[in-house]
Amino acid sequence: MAMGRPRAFDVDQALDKALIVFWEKGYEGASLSELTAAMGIKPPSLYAAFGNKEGLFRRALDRYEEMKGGSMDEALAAPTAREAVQRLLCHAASSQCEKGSPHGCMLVTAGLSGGEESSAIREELAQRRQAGCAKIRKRFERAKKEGDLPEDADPAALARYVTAVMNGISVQAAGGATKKELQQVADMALKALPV
Amino acid sequence: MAMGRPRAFDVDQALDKALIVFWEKGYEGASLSELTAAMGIKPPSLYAAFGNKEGLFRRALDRYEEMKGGSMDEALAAPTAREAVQRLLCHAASSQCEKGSPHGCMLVTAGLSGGEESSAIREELAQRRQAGCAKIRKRFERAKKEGDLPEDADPAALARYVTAVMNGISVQAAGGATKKELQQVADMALKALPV
DNA sequence: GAATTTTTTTAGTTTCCACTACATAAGCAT
DNA sequence: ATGCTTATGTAGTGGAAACTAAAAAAATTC
Repeated sequence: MAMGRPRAFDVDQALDKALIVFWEKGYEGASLSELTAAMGIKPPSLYAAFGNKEGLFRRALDRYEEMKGGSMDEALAAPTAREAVQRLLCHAASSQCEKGSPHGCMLVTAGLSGGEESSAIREELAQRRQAGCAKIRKRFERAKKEGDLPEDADPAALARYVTAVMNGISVQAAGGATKKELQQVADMALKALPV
Repeated sequence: MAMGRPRAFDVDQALDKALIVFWEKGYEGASLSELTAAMGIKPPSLYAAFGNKEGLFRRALDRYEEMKGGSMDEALAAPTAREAVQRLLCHAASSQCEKGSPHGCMLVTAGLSGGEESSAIREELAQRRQAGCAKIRKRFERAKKEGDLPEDADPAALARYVTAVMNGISVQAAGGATKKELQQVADMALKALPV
């Protein structure tokens, strides 16, 4: 069988470029001409490889979580729940306002509102934020079993609280807050834990 | 002098309609045809009255804060800082996921990211969020003077923390969280206060 | 009633959007 | 080399975006 002309660009490399644009401008704010320009390819190549804008965005999201998910697992692997949360929040505070990459978590900034035609994307983002929250909840459940948290602690409520603080940090980072300011938020937030 | 044909629609009423659309879809996500349809007017009337989409949005924002600012001042008027924060967070949790109006605070959801042409709007939103934070900080400063907060408390850091939690509540509300869940976040957040 | 001023209506404008038809190019198998 | 298959570049598609020119309509003042 004939194999066809090989692809002239690297898919992952192109996704990384697209990711930056989506992260910076959001799903609706990123135009196809910006995307193709950043990726160094023409529209037909993009559509052949990713289907459409929505498909490209989902692939970029996968790439984003591949990149960021690791450090979350790492933080949650801390010996105690308190230390896990501390690492989580500190990492959020510092990573979300770094020079060289857009500020704020992409799962928050890329699509909180928009037209009807992008509602599926907002659903997807909300679902992925929820998945992050569930991971934290599981860590609290484990902590409870290990006696690391009091008997009356509510893992789900704790996880939602931590998630809310992280989401809030994203909003403030997107609005131009400094790393020091976000660090203070993280420190304050820690004091609410029942340990 | 001749007075000209009188306006056939009520400006404030039209602004309220536009506000709902902007709140629901965000600045970029709200199209002029949706806006004019909701307002019950034609584009030329809109442009004559508000200049352009950006001007309309700013006026709608004013209207939004006129509406929401009152309950914030009311919450901050509570006798103690702790009670003020409690009212603030509880009100956020309940008001931001009410049936009949879009979920989440408009200052957060209407524009966290987008194209270059709407950067002024994002600046404006960030500035107004900042103004809210400053109001809270002032309340903490007063509390410190009144001995309501310990000597070593940092009003600015506390205010940023409370603001972050409120912003986080907005993100979760926009993502479909229930009132009960947000209430739990508010309760948790309160425990971080040094009183 | 005529002149003046401002709003409204109609019917567009330009520009950019996501997306694609089509011809060409580049690899493989025979 | 000749097919065969898939990717690429050129050049566009229809449609929706924000916005507006021009005429008709509704009020005032003289």
